[in-house]
Amino acid sequence: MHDDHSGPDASAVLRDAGLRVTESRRAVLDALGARPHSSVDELFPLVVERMPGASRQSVYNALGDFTDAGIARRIEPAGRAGMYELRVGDNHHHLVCSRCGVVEDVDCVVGEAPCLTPSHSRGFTVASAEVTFWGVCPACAGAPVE
Amino acid sequence: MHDDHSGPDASAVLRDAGLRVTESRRAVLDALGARPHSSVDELFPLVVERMPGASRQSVYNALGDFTDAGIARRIEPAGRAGMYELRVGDNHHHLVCSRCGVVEDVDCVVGEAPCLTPSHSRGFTVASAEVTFWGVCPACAGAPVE
DNA sequence: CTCTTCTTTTGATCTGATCAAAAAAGCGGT
DNA sequence: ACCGCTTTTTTGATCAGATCAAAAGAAGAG
Repeated sequence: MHDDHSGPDASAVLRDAGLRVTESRRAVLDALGARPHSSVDELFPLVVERMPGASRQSVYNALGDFTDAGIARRIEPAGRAGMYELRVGDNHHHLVCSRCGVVEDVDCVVGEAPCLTPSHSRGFTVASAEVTFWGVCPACAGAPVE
Repeated sequence: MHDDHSGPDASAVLRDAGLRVTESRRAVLDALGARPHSSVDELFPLVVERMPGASRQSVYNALGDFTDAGIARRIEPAGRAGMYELRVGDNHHHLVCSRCGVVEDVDCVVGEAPCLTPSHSRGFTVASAEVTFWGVCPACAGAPVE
């Protein structure tokens, strides 16, 4: 049939996360599964395509709820709108194209997970480390300078 | 003596950077020197104190010009307003308190400068790596949970 | 001192995001 | 299958941070 894991799958994910299963949330979850690293503006059209009456606010709501429930992660590269992804739990990082803004996952920097020694520094109790690599993606590197 | 390099010093920095020396820029530069990791909202009152007629826009202008000229660096922790600092050139990173927002510099993560192997990844030409540590500062750790 | 160029001011505008109240829908209990 | 409580969604206002643009003002080369 199709390989997007729509349908009952999304419902299960929501239920397991303790969230009520609504068509709106299922639509957002599926859209995000299909297009990781998307912003509200990118997701909204996909949601509307499937749910003509949907509001942009409902996408904000769903993404906020997903993040709070731990089934989505929000990233916010400097100067960019917030983006979301469903890959949570593994502490991966991101590679952002400074021209077109496309984002790719980077598994980890120096081999293993504790690549960035989140320990004590300057008296801070460090909880997490966020790494963003800035560069130029292959497509932009090949394209003429705008 | 004093360690804020106000006065003629700021003028020299501006001139050397190829920027016209104006009272507004000198005020912003001195304010930023006195309070690194400040946002426009934090810097503006300091600038106004010395230059009663100053506009907030002039602070945005100056900081943008400093950044373009390479004498300041802008950082933007997720969900925070943009902040500026005069330490440029050394690729240092930041430690941000997730409660109060205070920022501290972190010299480098894994010992030496190329701590984050900015090389090729997924076809990207990586230009820089930005690391943000999130944690709780000593002051907030000691304070009651709000 | 004059003239050109760059800055500053002023005020509008923009994006991304949040807040709040009323209407609508989910779902547990019966 | 229905009821009723609770959560969600919608709608529309509001906010923060930042940017844009035109007119007025200052810097500095000659």
